[in-house]
Amino acid sequence: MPLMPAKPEYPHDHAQCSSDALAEAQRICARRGVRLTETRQKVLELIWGDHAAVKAYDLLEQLSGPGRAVRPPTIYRALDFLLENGLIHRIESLNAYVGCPQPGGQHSSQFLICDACSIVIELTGTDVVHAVADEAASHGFEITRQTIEVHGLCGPCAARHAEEAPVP
Amino acid sequence: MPLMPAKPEYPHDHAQCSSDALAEAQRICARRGVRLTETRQKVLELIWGDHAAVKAYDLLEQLSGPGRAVRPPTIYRALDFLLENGLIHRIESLNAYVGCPQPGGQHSSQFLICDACSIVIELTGTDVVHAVADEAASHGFEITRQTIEVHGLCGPCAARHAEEAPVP
DNA sequence: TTTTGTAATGTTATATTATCACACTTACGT
DNA sequence: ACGTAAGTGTGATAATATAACATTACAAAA
Ligand SMILES: [Zn+2]
Ligand SMILES: [Zn+2]
Ligand SMILES: [Zn+2]
Ligand SMILES: [Zn+2]
Repeated sequence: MPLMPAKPEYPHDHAQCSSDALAEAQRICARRGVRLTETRQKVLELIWGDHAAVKAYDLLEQLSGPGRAVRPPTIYRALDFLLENGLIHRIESLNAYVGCPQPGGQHSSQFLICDACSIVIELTGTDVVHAVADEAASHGFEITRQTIEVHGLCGPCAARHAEEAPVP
Repeated sequence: MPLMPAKPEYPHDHAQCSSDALAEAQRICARRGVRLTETRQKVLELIWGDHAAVKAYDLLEQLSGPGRAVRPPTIYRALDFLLENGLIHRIESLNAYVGCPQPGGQHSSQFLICDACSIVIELTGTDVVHAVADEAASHGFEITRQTIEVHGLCGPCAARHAEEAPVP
């Protein structure tokens, strides 16, 4: 049976979660002297719609309206801005974008990605980063950027699957 | 100064390296009862042209000739076959494909990618994998697939850069 | 306040990466 | 030889992303 698509299950006050992220983004932009313009803020809000990664062209549709046809460069510029300022991450294995829950801080870029409900969980532990750094060092390699994307089933989805296909 | 593009520096007998990979691919396909057809083998050879990741449309050009216009599905089918049988890997952060030096064996999918010379080094260590597994387990996450792509400068390129921009 | 330079956005077109659908051919067991 | 499944050819199109250039909005300087 293929994975059943579902909405990310992540019991929390997401309205709060989202508005915190927006407020933090405003603080960070103010501190850095960069402008969180209306388009940029709108894109960030849409990305924070839930904890799944969002595709650029979905943002395009959502941002376009009856009287307003938004074009790709608008979206990609906003995404570039948000990426440069550490407010979002790009998930390479999905060609999609997700909000960063710790903007301004460390950006180790490690993600757990549920292929059933699409939730993206950003990890903050240092063990993986250290292991990678050690491996790289042993090859004389100087790291500038890491992409660690782990696909599978999140806790709730794994449980649901075990339930639907029990091993007797 | 931006990165100076260069050819991967990796002193070894690549003709041997490449032909070993091809021979191993043939063994694996025979053992698995799948067919390494001419197109598939040609694509694999092109991918093994060096140790950089190759783009699908570059393969398309290389495979096309005066009298032969190869279309995208041809390439993507061959790539799909090679991916399914563990003979190549896809580098998500580059939208490109690279030969697997240990086909048939473990596929932890950890890569060091030099942004100067484009060489892709596949890691085989287990420390990173274990660290990732631990992190995932602590979130109740069931892993199906990992993407670990580390960008930076390989040893030779890092040395060259240090030389060109010395710190006095 | 007006000027003026830069950042941001709008607009058109195009590049890059990938898949679909359907016809046709080839390989292979019977 | 025949039937079937796998593989390939072909044309169209989807999905993702950028280039190039015109226009507008903003804010600091004059
Ligand atoms: Zn939330
Ligand atoms: Zn899930
Ligand atoms: Zn080699
Ligand atoms: Zn290099």
